[in-house]
Amino acid sequence: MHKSLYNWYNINKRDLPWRNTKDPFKIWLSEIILQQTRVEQGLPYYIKFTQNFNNINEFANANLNDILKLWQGLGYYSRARNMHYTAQFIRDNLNGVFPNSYSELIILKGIGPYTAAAIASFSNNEKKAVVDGNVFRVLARLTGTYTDTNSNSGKNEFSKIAQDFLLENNAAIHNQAMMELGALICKPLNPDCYNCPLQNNCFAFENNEQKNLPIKIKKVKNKTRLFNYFIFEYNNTTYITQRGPNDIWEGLFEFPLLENILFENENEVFNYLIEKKIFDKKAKLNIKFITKYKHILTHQTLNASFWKITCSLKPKLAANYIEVPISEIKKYAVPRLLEKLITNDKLQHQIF
DNA sequence: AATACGGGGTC
DNA sequence: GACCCAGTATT
Repeated sequence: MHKSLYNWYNINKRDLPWRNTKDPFKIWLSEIILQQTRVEQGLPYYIKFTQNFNNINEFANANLNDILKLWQGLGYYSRARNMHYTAQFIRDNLNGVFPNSYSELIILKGIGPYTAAAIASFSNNEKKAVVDGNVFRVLARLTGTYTDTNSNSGKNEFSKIAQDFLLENNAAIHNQAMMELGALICKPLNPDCYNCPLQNNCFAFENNEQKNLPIKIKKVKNKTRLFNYFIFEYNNTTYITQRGPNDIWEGLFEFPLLENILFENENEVFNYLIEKKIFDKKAKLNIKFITKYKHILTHQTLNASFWKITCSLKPKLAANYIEVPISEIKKYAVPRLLEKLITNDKLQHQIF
């Protein structure tokens, strides 16, 4: 059974750049990028990061804001912050040598059981089985395990099954093959069982249970938020701030944001700005509604309206806002929602 | 044990 | 709209 899996892998594997290196730094880059991220989406980021950083020390010496800018659009931004933290930890405490054993990797920030096993096996052939979404699916179907893969006990059970299934001294190939099988053959919907090297040993195929495995108890919890972004223009400058912790997009920049107020028209925005003493009563403002976007995240839906406020007086904003030339906004890491706005060709003349 | 954390692709 | 992706940290 294992032999046919490895044969299948050798013939059918995709040619992915992180498979051509044993450098734990590059493997780390790829594995963090690919957390909860499809290969096609992560690939251009991997290329970009490996072009910018040759080793862990270069990464550690970079500015976090520059790393976030490279990460822009990929989501789960804590990954980038944790990578920077870990790179500096390795530079300062591990002599700049990237560890390649599971026990040393698992203690690093941003590296959990999956990533530690991946780096240790790919770079050092350590006998640690990876358990990601693909492996959950392959093993649940193969063995007929109906445990909820989202539960703690389920994770433990599957990680034991995965480790037991890793027999020989070929962890690197084995782990890659298991994930590739899940990605190319044993897909969530419409698995390609007739081309599967494990077909003859598969519980789900035998019992036509592919649709019922793996078990994932879903938890949906979605909230809706109402955003207003104010794009001020004063003397060819605008105002942005960096988002803080305990909310989405930590570390990314954005225009002044007002949440939970619905403005029906420009006049209501004007009254609000006067009332909050952003401007005094005599101020001459040109307020224009630009557009609204619905932006969908996994756990929340954002309804964002954008207002352009051209003013002849400086708006009185909190000290955490920085003044930047309006043309330099593109140097800052911003959420995808704002990137979509400022790169919208049709809206350029209204924004800038 | 449950929840927060992005963005994009697929059906 | 539901599901899910080379998961981890926090509560």
